[in-house]
Amino acid sequence: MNNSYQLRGRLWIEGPEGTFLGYGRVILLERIREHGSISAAARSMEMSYRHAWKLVDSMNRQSQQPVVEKKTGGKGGGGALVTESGNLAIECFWAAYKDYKEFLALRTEKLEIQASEAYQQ
Amino acid sequence: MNNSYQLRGRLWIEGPEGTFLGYGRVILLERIREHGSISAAARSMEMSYRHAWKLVDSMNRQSQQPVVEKKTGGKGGGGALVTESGNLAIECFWAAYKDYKEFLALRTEKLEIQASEAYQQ
DNA sequence: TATCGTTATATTCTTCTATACATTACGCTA
DNA sequence: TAGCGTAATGTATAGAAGAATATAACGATA
Repeated sequence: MNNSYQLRGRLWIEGPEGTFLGYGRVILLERIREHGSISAAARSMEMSYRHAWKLVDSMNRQSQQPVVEKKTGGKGGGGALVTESGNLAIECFWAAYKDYKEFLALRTEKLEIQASEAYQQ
Repeated sequence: MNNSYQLRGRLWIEGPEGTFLGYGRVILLERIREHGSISAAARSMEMSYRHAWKLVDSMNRQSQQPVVEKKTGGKGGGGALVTESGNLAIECFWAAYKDYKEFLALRTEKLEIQASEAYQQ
């Protein structure tokens, strides 16, 4: 049945201080893994360094093992790398996210209301 | 396995203009049904009348049949009531919401990461 | 020792959302 | 016809989140 409504949602993994992992945070981790630094990762996704740093700090505080190891100063000024624990966290989130997307798609098919005709094509 | 992490999320029904129904909107509809006016409903949930009115307007615009019928002036100054279409929308949302909560709870059990020991009890 | 790009951190500016406030329109009722 | 509480609508205000800006600390390297 043609229906212009659909279920949407946001998903995150809640930790002791609030959000531990969400879509944006996981993308950030992947960019850090790719670029080798928080600042390059932030630039690549047009996020302020300040914000990126805070997110990484929040994730590290809430994880048994740090998800990102940082090095200040030295060759290249320093840098950051995603730990094994961080890689597992990324994997864990995407696995849940995949199931989540699937749930939303399937459940959308079961919606029993119709949007305004003004918007129907 | 003891795990202080859990999946959380937000759910809404997306319409042609963005959000059609969400948790707050459905509560608002129920309050309107209960109190018989937008203003009383807004007061009861400490929401500004302006905001409540806009939400109702947004829902009505996106629905084939209005979800709320409004009466201006007259006995008691007027009022608002939830239509049959509105009642169906409420029901539809809660049904999806229930499945959603169930999904999150079940999927949380399958999470394979652990929060920081600092937070474990 | 000077340089470099990074991490780390404080402060200010923007932007968005919702509230607060104010005013008009409305229509039944006394 | 005046009063009532609502719908309807515009404008101003407040708070929060994030961006923008600025500066210091760091440590390998030339």
